[in-house]
Amino acid sequence: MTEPKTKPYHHGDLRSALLAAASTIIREDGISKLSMRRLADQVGVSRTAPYHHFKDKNALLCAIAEMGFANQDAMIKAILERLGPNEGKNLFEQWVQAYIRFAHDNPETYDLMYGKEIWKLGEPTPALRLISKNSFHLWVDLVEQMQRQGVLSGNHSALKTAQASWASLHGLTRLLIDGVYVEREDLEEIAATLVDMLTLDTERSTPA
Amino acid sequence: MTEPKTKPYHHGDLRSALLAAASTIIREDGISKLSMRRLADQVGVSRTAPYHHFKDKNALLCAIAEMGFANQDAMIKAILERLGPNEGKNLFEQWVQAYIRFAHDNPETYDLMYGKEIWKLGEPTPALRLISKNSFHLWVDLVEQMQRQGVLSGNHSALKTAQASWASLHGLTRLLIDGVYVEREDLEEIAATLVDMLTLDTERSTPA
DNA sequence: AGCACAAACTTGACGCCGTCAAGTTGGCGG
DNA sequence: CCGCCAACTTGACGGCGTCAAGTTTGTGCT
Repeated sequence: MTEPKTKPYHHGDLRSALLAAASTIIREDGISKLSMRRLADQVGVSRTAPYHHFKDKNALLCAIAEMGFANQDAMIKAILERLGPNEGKNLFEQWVQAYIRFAHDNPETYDLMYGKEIWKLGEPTPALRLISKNSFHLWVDLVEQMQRQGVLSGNHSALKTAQASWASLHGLTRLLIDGVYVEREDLEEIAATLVDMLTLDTERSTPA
Repeated sequence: MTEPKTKPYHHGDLRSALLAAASTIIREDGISKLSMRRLADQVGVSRTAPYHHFKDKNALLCAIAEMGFANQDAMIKAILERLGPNEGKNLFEQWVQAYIRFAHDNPETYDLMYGKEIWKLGEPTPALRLISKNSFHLWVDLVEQMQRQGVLSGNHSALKTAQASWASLHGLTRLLIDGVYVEREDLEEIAATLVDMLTLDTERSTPA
């Protein structure tokens, strides 16, 4: 996605440099502080130079979100490989934990990936649509597997179950990154509660 | 909150007029189209006049969010009264449905109430903090009641259970208003799935 | 009644923003 | 060696939030 396929003329792969600088700005100061002008300035080009590599700001944001999905998917795949395919509820817990950690470590990227900036106010690029869809299907597959293992209820289709459970997790995540209510320290506990509520009780019951 | 306690001098309760105009703009064009200048223009005053009634844009947004909480609370209280206090799972379903409808009918207000604009980027006013906290406690009370009725698990504290379940609902709601994934038509079905997953199976549950 | 005071409001300005239009530079294929 | 065209620059426009300084106008005190 970011290969220097057509060699640069004046700058030296400005496109990559822009994406890198944008990531840094986003990480350090947040999306709200990312402007095309500041970005260009950071990289050392004039304010409209970026427009030769991205149609507009929305396209730039989509490209960053794409990278976010790629990273998130890689992270999840790493977890799956480490755990193996048959770990049941433990898999779910690990996944939730990893998901929240990703959002915690990359809050602004997460916001871009799943927020209204692109999806409602802007227009997701076809490439972004595709990778986000594929990313979600990873989750659907996992849910299907957990349903087969009796970790999640089979009362509803894998798709609906995946949508509902992912929405839950997303809600928790958003509370964290939006700064609403939830304290960081409470979060893991709430996540654990959520997992408990979503998964089927096998034989365990903790007296309260 | 919007009483004309100090009679207007030049305009005629500009504060109220601003809030009303802001609500209209938000409803018709979205928060992203709401600017202090446009707002002033709409009401027919100069661009800085609003600053005599709101410290800055953040304060204006907080005031709108406050009104949103008041409306939402009123809506919920209406449901509670119509159903009576002992309706069990039906109460939960009604509540979820009403919650989503509120968000669907007032997506931009919802975003303001629970989004990062105020909570992360801005600074919630003390009044907003208070009303949002009270609003959430309404939910905690309801959860406690549902736990007593065996609709929700009592394995975790009412607070944690309320946080987890509300986060789930919030996640679903956000997907709707942020334009991510979910189709409007699927939403009710997903909501039903979510309620199913969160509540205890009826046959198995008695107030323990 | 007259007047000082303060609240409400206006105009001007600053430094940001996204992006369009028109010009300039410079590497590469012919 | 030259023309083409992509990469890049400068200038401009209309928008934004908000600060500073000035003007209008209702109110309370004497």
